[in-house]
Amino acid sequence: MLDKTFEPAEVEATHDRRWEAAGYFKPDPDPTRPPYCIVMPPPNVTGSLHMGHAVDDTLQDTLIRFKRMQGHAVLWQPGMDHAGIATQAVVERQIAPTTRQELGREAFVARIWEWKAQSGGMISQQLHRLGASADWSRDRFTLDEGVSQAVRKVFVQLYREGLIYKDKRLVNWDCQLQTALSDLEVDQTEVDGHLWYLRYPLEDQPGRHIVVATTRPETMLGDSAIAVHPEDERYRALIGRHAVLPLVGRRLPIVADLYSDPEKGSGAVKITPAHDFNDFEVGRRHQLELINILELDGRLNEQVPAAYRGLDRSAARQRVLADLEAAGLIEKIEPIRHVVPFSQRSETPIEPFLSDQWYADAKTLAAEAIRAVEDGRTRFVPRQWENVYFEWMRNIQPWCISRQLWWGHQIPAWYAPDGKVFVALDEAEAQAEATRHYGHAVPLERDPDVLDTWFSSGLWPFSTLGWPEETPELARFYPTSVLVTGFDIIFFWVARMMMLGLKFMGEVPFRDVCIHGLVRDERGQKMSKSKGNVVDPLDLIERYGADALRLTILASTVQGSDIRFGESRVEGYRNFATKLWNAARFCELNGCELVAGFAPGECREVVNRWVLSKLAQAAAETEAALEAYRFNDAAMALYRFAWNEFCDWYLELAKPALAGEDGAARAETQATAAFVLAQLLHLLHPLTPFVTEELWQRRYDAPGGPLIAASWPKLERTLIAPAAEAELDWLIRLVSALRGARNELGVPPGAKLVLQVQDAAAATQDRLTRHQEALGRLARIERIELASGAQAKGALQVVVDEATYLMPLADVIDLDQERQRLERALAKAAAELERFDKKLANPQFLDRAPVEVIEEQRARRAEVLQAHDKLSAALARIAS
RNA sequence: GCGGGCGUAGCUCAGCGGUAGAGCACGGCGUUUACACCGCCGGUGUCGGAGGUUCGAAACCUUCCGCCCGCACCA
Repeated sequence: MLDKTFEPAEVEATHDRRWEAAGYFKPDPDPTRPPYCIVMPPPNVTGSLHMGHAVDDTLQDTLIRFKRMQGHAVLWQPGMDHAGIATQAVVERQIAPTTRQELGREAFVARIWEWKAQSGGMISQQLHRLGASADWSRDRFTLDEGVSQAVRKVFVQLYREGLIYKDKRLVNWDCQLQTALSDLEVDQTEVDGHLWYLRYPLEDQPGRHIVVATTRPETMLGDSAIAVHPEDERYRALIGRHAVLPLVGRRLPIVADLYSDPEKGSGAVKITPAHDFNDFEVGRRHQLELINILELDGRLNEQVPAAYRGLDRSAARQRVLADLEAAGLIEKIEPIRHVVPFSQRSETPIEPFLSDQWYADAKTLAAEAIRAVEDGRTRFVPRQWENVYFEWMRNIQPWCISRQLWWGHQIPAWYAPDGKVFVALDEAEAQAEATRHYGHAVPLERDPDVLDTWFSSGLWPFSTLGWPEETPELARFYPTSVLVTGFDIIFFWVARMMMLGLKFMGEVPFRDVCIHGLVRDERGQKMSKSKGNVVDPLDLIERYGADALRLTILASTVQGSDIRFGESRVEGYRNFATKLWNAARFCELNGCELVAGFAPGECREVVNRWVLSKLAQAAAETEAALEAYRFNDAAMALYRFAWNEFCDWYLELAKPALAGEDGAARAETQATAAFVLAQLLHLLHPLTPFVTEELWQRRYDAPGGPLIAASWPKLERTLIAPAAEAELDWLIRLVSALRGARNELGVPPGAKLVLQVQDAAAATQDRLTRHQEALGRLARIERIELASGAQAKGALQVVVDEATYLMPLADVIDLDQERQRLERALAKAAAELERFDKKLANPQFLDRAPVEVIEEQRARRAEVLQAHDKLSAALARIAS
């Protein structure tokens, strides 16, 4: 027999192991099954499970289990990402104070692999705890040979087509990690700073100067011009003349350029083409000298006067300011709040830095990726994210794909001694090309840099399926069905997969992109370690069970908004699992077993027809919601059905039949209860796999195998039974009304009352007879009498539809209180009646509203009027 | 500056043209052969403000107010 409560910890691991061992996580090989595929956004290989993963993977697993039950051949492709910068940074910290340069590349990379071996893959184990039914046998890692081969092939082909090229441009340089970053890895952060107004003496005009303003005074050492607006009267006369750069002595031409904004600063702006993105463009327009003053680590190089060489950029700033001050060249200093770019990784300020890097021609690649969303080959859910995607894609910049790291895919480019580059799949091929080019062999040196991690992630939907091999999986599962991810990843990943998928597969990587929000804490704050408000999903799983966590996530996942996560909700859904468990326990205790050949459409008992009708509706709702990625609607539909309909009413109402003498009714009810519970377990399985599987196997001995492999319920629409619903709805209303009245009047809960019924229609009298037992038990009614005359002075009176129900209480009842209760009800009815009357008296309403609406309002008015009159009568009786 | 989102019960949020809802919290009561991780009962809302469209607006439009998030922007 089932225990009183469900203990998730005892069964979760077992089911997970059995499911996987039995091969249910692998796609069904049957070629007639339609394919369904999701590639899991690869988490960082050395990371651990956080709420973001829990959300993302719960949604995916729910879809995967749903589609699997629907009969698709399902592949959920898992994998992990090498997370270049993050992982390398972790290991660099581990070996400190030794630097990676001291260790050497080979030894350092070996250290990272060690770290990966040690901490890598932990997240896969943690995903198992969540119930993630991915095909773990196909687990991939971005640095696996197969995936790496795909990366090389893509690089080579794009290079040969001119879509990858090397260029000397300004990049976002992280001085601490000493690598270039893409625009996306830079955070623009508002900080308090200063605006220094500097005087640059004018050449040949002793005592005169031009004032420029800057927030980064140290960069003046790299200035090569001053720009003014061509129409700025203040400076017009100076155009074409020169100033002298203080501390350095360089001549700076004063040029006219529209970039200069007369409103900003002094209106004249210093131009440092090698250290500012805008200045770079100005420099290009005026053929200005590019003076790089920084070393890779942010210290000043030999391009600056000796006094500043070797100083760190912040020390250099102080020194420059002090020297300018001493020379009387600082006009004024204004405090300013401005935006400074910071590296997401090292959290240090980014320096625009001139260097040779590899770029992908994102603009060209983006064209097709934009079109694919425009014409609906790929669809975002919710739709509004398409605008974000378009906005970014249409303004896309060249994508800097090289990183000065050692952990990642080394760029397949080799240099000859004269600097000529040979891009090839491997060294032998490069060598052959070089030999062909020079007519003899030359020593080649490989480019030391690696590729941006997102470059390999961008290939994920096809590289994991075996590309460039033409594998059966690739043929079967590409394009994948849906990508599920957070909106913060649209640019990083979705965009890149779209570009590269279309380019190399000629087809979009996924049909749908399901975008969900970020997890926040109860107060709406982003979860972060520094705020100390992180919730650990594993901790929640341990305390409440994976099902409870999953249901909480699903019920909170509303399209288009963030998820505020409160622990009390997890507790609530843990309670739901227990409730379900106990419903199953009740069924067990009452001999509700599945009956082979049970035909739900042939049930005769109204209660059974009612619950089947509700079940069919809940199933339809759930299915529609899951198909549309409305996870919260699916969760709520099932929660409501299971708790408020199945448990609260059906099981209560089924009790007499289950314990009764009528063998046929009992058998039908037992079979129905078992059937409904079994169907409910099926419907819930994608959401809460563990408790449903456990109950399925414990209770039904798993006919036909485990629930994970069962078929999704197909319930006939003919099960929807309006007459049964009307009857039971009436019963529920009556019981609730009787309970409410008793409670309000403080009738002792145990007191059994007589129910006198007045004005009941024949149909109602029938119903009363049919549900006599239920009324007795649920509303504590001793017996029902059909009464005609008004005889109830000390009686409670309740109006439901056309009938009035009186419960004589003799002297127990407080007449005054009862009068007040009835008056409140009457007032409410009167107010409602007035609203309807007003509406129905409005000629315009009658003229313009649809007939159905008018009819509906009339019908409702009639109902309210009836209630109103009955309540008046009840009051009159009590007063007499 | 450009774009997007959100303001509904004490809290977290559904609802998005035709009777204002759920969960949690709160209060009262616990009788009913599954469940106290439970049952029953209960209250509260100028649906952010103001206009407009409509027979009818929480919902659609305009505008304002208040929060939030992207993107752009180191003079």
